[in-house]
Amino acid sequence: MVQIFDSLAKRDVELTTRVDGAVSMYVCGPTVYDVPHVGHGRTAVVYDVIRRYLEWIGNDVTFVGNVTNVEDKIIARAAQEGTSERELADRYEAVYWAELDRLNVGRPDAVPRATEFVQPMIDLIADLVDRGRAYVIEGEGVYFSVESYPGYGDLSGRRLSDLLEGAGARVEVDERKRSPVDFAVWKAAKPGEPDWESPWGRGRPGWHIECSAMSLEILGESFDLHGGGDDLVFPHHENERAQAEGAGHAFARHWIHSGMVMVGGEKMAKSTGNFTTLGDALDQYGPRAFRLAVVQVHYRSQMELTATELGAAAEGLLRIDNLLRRAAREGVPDGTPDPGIVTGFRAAMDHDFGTPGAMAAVFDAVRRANSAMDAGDHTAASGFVAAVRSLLDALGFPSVDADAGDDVGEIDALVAEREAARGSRDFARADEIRDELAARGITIEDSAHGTTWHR
RNA sequence: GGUGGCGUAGCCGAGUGGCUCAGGCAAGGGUCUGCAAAACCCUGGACGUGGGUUCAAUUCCCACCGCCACCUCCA
Repeated sequence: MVQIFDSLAKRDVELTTRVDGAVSMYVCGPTVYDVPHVGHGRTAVVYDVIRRYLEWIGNDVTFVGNVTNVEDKIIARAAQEGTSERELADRYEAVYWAELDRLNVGRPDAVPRATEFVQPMIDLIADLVDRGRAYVIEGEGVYFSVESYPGYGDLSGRRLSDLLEGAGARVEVDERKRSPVDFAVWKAAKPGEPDWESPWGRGRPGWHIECSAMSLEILGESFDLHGGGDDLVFPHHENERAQAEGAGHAFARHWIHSGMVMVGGEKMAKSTGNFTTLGDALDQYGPRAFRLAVVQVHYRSQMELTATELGAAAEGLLRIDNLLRRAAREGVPDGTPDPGIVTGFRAAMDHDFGTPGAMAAVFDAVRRANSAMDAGDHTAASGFVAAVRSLLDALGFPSVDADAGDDVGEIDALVAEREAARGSRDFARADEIRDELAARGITIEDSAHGTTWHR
């Protein structure tokens, strides 16, 4: 039984699904107008781990991750670059998936794009208008009437009275809106912007309608789990839910939200410029260290994800990799994952995807595997090594890359030469070779079972 | 101003009303090794401040201080 912290219930609840043994989930993806930064990477890893774990414990998971490809910033950026919105969005979406591939984030089962679902959005808007929950302002578009939907504010914990107080003070309000908090579901066409035909004239969808329409279209009524970054709770998810339920649909059963990446105590954001691109972080520390850094923090917490954290994660990862190399070198047989370790792992994960505790179980297995090998007990070691392999796989860590490269043969030859020198107790020559390799970033490890190296 | 959250050892970061306990990184001391590296063992140090509840609080309650997020597009 998996307990999750449900953002709507605002407490831990049992994850109940529409169909036993199956989980349908929808996670809000990025607006593709620029390259992804490490915050996008964190969110992607978080939901990848959740998806994999739900599958690992035997569920059939349908994972939908959308991409927003029509939006103000895309339009602005395309105009600036003198290209089409379509070309710009396609280009940055390709970068996004390429980086996630490096991270070993599984591709969603479906990737709906806003421009491909305009008709379902129009249908949904028409339902809202029919039910009196949305209304037309000539020349402007169609607006959702917040006060017509009683549940408004439940997800984000906001009261309508507070919202009304805040609105209007901030930006000038169109006098034709029934309430200052009403928001556009359909925006009338403007010159130079992409638009579509609709019952309310040409225009484009409003900010939040795409996710309401696409999630219902693909996953259907009352799908199980809706996720995203916690900066989307308001207004995006609140509005998304209001539109879907306002049109008479049963919407997501559970909501989960992941924490933001911070830089020096401030949220990482494109607008503040305090971001590191995901590509740079992966180039420097590697995708596995990135994944480790992410899972060592609970998904709902804010986290720093800079050189300090990534560097520490890279060191921790090395400890794991050293074990796996050692087990291979010493010929530890395949075994069944140690039940005690697996139980600890599952207990941590079952409680709101407690990946830090899950990693503690993995590191415990690492220590015990090494201890068993130190004692020469390969049978005992095999269960712990198997647990490490199995649990890392469950968390989406790709297996250790073999030390590849053009110079492998040359390095092997040097290592062999050093072995020979050591054999004849010519330690000066042996150390010379080791220094030479160290200068090339290669670490030598001697053991009773021979010498190995890694980069 | 409104709403929500956080403050744990050098750093990152879980967790719990009392039991030797997270875990990772770093530091110190050992074992092993030709020397290293790796590994294992040991060590130190924690729960923002002030009250309260309790036999017992880091854990519950209150106040205060500090920090953050959302309230506008945002993973």
